[in-house]
Amino acid sequence: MSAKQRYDRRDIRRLNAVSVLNQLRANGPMSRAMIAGTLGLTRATISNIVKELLEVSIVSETEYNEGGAGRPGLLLNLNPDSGSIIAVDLNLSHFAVVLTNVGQDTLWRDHSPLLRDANPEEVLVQIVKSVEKALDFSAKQNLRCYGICVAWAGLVDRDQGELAYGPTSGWEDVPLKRDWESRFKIPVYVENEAHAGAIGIHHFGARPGIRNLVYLSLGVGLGAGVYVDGVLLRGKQGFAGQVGHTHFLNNGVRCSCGKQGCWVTEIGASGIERKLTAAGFTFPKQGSSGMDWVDLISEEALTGNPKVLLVLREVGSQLGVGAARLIQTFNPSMIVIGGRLGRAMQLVQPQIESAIFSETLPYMAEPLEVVVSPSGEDHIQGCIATVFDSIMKNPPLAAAQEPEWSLNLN
Amino acid sequence: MSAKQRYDRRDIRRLNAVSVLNQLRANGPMSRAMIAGTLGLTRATISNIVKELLEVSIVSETEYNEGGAGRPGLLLNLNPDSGSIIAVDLNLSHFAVVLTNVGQDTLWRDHSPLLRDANPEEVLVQIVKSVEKALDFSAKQNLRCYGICVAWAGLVDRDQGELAYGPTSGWEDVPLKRDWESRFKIPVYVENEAHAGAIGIHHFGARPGIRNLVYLSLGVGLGAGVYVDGVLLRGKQGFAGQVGHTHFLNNGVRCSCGKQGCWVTEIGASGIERKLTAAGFTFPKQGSSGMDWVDLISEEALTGNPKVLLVLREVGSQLGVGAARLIQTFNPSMIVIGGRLGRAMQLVQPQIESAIFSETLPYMAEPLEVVVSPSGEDHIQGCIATVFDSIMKNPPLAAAQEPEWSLNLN
DNA sequence: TTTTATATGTTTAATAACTAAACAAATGAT
DNA sequence: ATCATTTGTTTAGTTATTAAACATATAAAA
Repeated sequence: MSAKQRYDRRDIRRLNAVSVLNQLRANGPMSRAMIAGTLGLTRATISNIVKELLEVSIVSETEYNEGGAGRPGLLLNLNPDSGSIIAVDLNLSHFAVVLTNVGQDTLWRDHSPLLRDANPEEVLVQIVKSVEKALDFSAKQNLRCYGICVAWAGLVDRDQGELAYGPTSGWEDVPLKRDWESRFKIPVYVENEAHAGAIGIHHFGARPGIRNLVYLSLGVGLGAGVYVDGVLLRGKQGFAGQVGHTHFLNNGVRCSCGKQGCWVTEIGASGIERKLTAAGFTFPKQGSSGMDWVDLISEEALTGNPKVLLVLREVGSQLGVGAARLIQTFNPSMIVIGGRLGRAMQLVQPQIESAIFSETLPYMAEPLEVVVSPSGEDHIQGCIATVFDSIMKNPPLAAAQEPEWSLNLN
Repeated sequence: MSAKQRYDRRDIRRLNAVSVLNQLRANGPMSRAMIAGTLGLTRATISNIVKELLEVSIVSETEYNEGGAGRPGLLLNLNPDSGSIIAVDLNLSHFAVVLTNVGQDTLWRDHSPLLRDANPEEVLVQIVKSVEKALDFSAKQNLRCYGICVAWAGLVDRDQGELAYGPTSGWEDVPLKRDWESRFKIPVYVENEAHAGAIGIHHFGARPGIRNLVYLSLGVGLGAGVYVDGVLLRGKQGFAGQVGHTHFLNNGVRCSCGKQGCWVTEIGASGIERKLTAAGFTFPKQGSSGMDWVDLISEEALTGNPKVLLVLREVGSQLGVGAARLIQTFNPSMIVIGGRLGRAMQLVQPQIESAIFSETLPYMAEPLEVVVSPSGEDHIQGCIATVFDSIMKNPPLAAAQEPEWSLNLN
């Protein structure tokens, strides 16, 4: 909850160990002497820290640094096989479970479309089975699983570890963290999907560590994940970034949340579907292709059908107008359009950008990068990063750790 | 810029010293033993830390703690007279300069209305003279001045210490920090006025230390200062919270920033003036009362003139609709309406609240407090807090300080 | 009044994480 | 073969902490 208030010798070691890990993450394999040089600590100190990190096998010695004069240094790196991570992406139309090692190599994956009116309990039972399979796989590889992170659409209560309310799905008070932690005996993290996407871009995107970033997750729902000065914005209850359900259009369509003219009812999956139908476009039946219905929209769009393109251009423009508000509010250096419909927005990037630039103060738009994420896996990436960060911020050193596995992220 | 990477014994002392100061700030006078108890450090350690803090006279011993059993403790407190702070509030219609001691007692003040088309250079010359008087006063009291903080309307570049652009005033690239630091030889901080207001409420408001807070500064301009998880949102260039110039009304009035239908053109001082004029209300001439023209609006409103009240109700409602967007975006536990027109908004709090509640998801509005700041001095308070914080975060301990007076805030 | 209990603040010895400097080891250059 | 250079380890010294003992000051109990 509150900030640490009390510091002793052991905290120095912990803080410096984290700095060493961050160096290795950022600057690839390094010798002890190189780390000492960049951090301004002595080689003796780094040797001691590294000894501890080697003992818990979070770091490994790789090879000798050939070439230069003098004794070649023994290079160190984060040990990709020190353990595994499970990431779960869960939204109204689809779920995915991914197992990786700490080196972010995918070891195993599972995914499946969901029916439009699926109920929470059944879906979760299905996912638990999938997670169990992932854990089995991890165990067979002799990998300790560091944690599970679930990206979820809606108002996610991270502390309680539950979905408080899905304004689009209608789900209410669905618990997860406590059940899973007592079942699997490892830390479980729960994140809003847009927050997860932002975390993913922040860690693995084109410019890792970018300090001011707005990530828009466009799919069935519409949410924002925002990094401000290097920190992810969460808010009092963790519900920050619920921009999908902000007023966008006077006398607009009634939204699933009860209000009228929400941004998401115009540009979310249902809105696009509605606009396409109005334009005379007819959809193939769901299930005919094994794809979920949100993916279907993306696929149709990317075929280049002119009717679809016309609709998407309007959507791009409306996306830009809303994005401009976020830019004025957050003054980011990058805005990323992601989510399961993000890919389709690549087609209308000009419309998005022109709407953004006409609606922002010139001083703020000037240094702004507008990026459409090509990956489609940002949420999963964010989950991996969340668990990875929990290790980096609180490495399993010898003494004076936090009790058991109840690690603290911030 | 970047986070600290290297830690040694001296850093522990510094971190613990900061914790001691924070305890004293939050929980009034305390004995060494009480501090040791709450922080979980030993009395011996606290004694050593306090010895250092007494040496630089940032802490003082006050009286004995009478009453309980056992040897009475010698109470300690932040020494209100360890030095002084200068706060400057500067906006289009008015400036104020305030000198306080570290105990936040006002020692001296100066203020003056500004003409509507004042030019930056002349205004700054006037203010520099005022600051010089404040410094003289401080010197006569034998108070070392810890720093000056200026709250400024517009896009304030805190690192460069200049006003990059005032969308309402039209001022561009007005430098300040460097000039003043070389002139006065003490640290100079520059803040956006809404940011300063948020800092003021965060430190001295009804619930000090509240971690998620949206502060709206309503005056000639309209900006937001936002605390997210205890951190003030600044953004890439420090321009975050420029919500005044976000699109609010289709086919609205042309704004001074060049765009159309900005939020501030509806509810800012000029907007209210326009609406009042349209309602057939005529203003007294400026200067007739010594009040500036923004204060005049506030005064007229508070007289209860029914024409004015009708206009204000519409403004309150429009304020609420915009505020709702910020609430969805930031999920704060409190929203504060402040600035030089904030006071007048007390009259229409019901309109503000009903607009907010009809435009937010129930889960987010539930625990929300809507407060209209009665003070009118939030910006000044924030400046005081900014300098105060720079002392608390980097107290002038014996060894290993940052060089000279170039203190670092974060 | 004297004794006992309790709490405060200081002193002392031990511990741990750092630094500085010396040293052993491995390579390239002369 | 020797020297210069760089790496990683070892050793002694420093310092901010802890734990425990001690001196001090008050209230409560005998």
